[in-house]
Amino acid sequence: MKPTVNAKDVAKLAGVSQSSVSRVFFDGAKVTEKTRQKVLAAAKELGYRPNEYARSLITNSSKIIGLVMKGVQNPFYPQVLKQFTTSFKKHGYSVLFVHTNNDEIQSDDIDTLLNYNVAGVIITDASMSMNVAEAFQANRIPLVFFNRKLTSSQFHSVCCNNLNASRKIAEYLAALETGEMVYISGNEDTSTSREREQGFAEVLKQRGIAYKKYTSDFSYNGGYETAQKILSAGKIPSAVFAANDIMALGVMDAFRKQGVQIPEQVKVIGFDNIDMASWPAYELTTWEQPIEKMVDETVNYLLSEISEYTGRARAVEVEGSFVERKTT
Amino acid sequence: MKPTVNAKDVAKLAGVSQSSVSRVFFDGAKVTEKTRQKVLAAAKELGYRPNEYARSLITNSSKIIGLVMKGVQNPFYPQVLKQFTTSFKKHGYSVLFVHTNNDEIQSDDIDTLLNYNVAGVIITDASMSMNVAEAFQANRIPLVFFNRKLTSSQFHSVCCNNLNASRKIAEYLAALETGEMVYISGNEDTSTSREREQGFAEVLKQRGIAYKKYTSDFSYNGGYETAQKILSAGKIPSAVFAANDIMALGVMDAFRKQGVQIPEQVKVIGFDNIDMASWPAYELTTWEQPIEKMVDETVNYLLSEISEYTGRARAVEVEGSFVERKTT
DNA sequence: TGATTTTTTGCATACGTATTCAAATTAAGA
DNA sequence: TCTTAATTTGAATACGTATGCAAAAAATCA
Repeated sequence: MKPTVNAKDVAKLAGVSQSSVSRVFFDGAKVTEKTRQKVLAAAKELGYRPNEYARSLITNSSKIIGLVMKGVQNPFYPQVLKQFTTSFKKHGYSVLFVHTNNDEIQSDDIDTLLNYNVAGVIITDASMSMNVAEAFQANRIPLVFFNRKLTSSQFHSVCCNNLNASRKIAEYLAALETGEMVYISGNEDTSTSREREQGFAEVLKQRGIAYKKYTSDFSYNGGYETAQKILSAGKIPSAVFAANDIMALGVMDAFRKQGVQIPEQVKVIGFDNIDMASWPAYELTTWEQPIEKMVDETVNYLLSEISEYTGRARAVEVEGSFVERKTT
Repeated sequence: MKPTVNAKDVAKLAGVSQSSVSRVFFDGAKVTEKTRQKVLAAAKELGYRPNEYARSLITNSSKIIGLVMKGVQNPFYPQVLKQFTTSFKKHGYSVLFVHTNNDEIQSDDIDTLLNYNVAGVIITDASMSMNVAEAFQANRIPLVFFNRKLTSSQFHSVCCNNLNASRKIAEYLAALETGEMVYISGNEDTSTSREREQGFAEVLKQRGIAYKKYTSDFSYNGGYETAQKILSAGKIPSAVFAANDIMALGVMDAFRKQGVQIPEQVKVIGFDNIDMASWPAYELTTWEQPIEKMVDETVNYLLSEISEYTGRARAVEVEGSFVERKTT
């Protein structure tokens, strides 16, 4: 009893050589229509499917994309995961999912990715020490930081245009209020958090509006606790800009619990436009990150680097859009 | 220039045979401590890592688990994904993530899993036609339905004890109210939805309490719209039991929008105990699904079937627990 | 120490595919 | 129809690892 049927078996049944079978199943190889039909018929009869491991071994390449993710609690990321998976499927790639608990990717995760000789790597919501990222470069494996940017510009990244977005948000708020505002950052070592503050601060300064910064962690509870701190500091700010939606929701709930009226007493703005932002319980004004465009950018870059590695890196910025709801 | 360093290179440097190198990196093989050290030193110097594809090819097995998922919008599932990934990592397995849009898994997704000769498969929040599931059995690939159960008992499944849970919920509600209640189902073809109704109906009937059933789809919007239908039907039910939390949240928001007081006018109960259920904006009474236990059960079953395939299938039921909050 | 058993090592081979190169077939040209 | 060019096919090989088997080494026993 032979469990797996291989190309040779198909070849025998079809009356051709193993090479021909291989050529039928390998895109871009030349075969006569006649033999193709014979092979396909035989393959179907035997239930043949090419062994992906033998393929990867001989071609020294794989059809697997490594996707590293941390914040599955933030609904933004499952959404991203879904889009990546469906998009790559269209192009014949599968997704190896790697979850990291730490901010920084563990070296054993890297090992996994290298052992599987992944065709490309996407890192979302996590950072990575420089020398680890260089390990991928050394192996000529294209790498994209998604929604994160490294200070060093030698790595490719795809983000929303945070600077522009936060400027627009500040301008919008400045047109409504002039009292002291609050910015709630996420984890301070993230580019997203820093950039969103930068644009916000820039415009407010220009308009002569003060703001106070609170540091949090991109989580609902973080937002909730920060809002409590804000209230216990005594003065209710005219507006709060949270670095992402999920924190903004926490902020709203904490304010409401204390009877603070939104938007009458304080305006709240988030970032991402996750599903929940549109829920009637929140109706959060926010900035929409164009996930689809960002994913497309990432996929296209990876595919082009996979087909021909250049190592050329760029910080891609995609424009998002303002979504006005009931919290402002 | 040779890009990849292989076992032979290491062997040469260490002054041993390729077989010995292989044995050092293969768990359960015998090597002297002395040669092990020599090999490890050489491997480190050269930056050697075993080629996973060659391994899989020769052993005709892989260290990959296929995880098929549909509802990434429901926060319950990202949580599940995270737990599976971390748990399998501990055991040396990686997760190939497959997202399916349809209720039923596509055959090309199956092909992907079979091409990669996955060591095991987990299917969450999606069903699968019988003959497809049989394809896995034919290849002796262990398969688990997670949080779903097929009518046919020839497949392994891991669920929360839905019957018991929904009975307890009904008893709890019956002790508080006697007016007509509502059950909101998810997609009707899911075992979870059916079982949760069954236990609920059983107890209510016994207590002489009427209930009306609305069919929805496990989504927030579905819950929201259903609540609107309930209200437009005229009479406010004494209690609503939604087949999952995310629908319950939609129900709450719809009720509130219409000024219906929870829990004074209507009580609401969900199922899952997702993070959001505990948010101050909701404080939803619900039933907690013990994700960790369910994941452990699944992982243990798969690992044991991987090490020795028996094909023996069972419908495992894990006990959850009632979480009382402010909506009842 | 010498004989015998146990353990470790190396050699050779197999896994299933892609691909080079020469042979064979087909197509084109006259 | 015959020659020549172009295309398709098949045979052989390589990818990097695990493993059966025999040889070598080490350990055990007397």
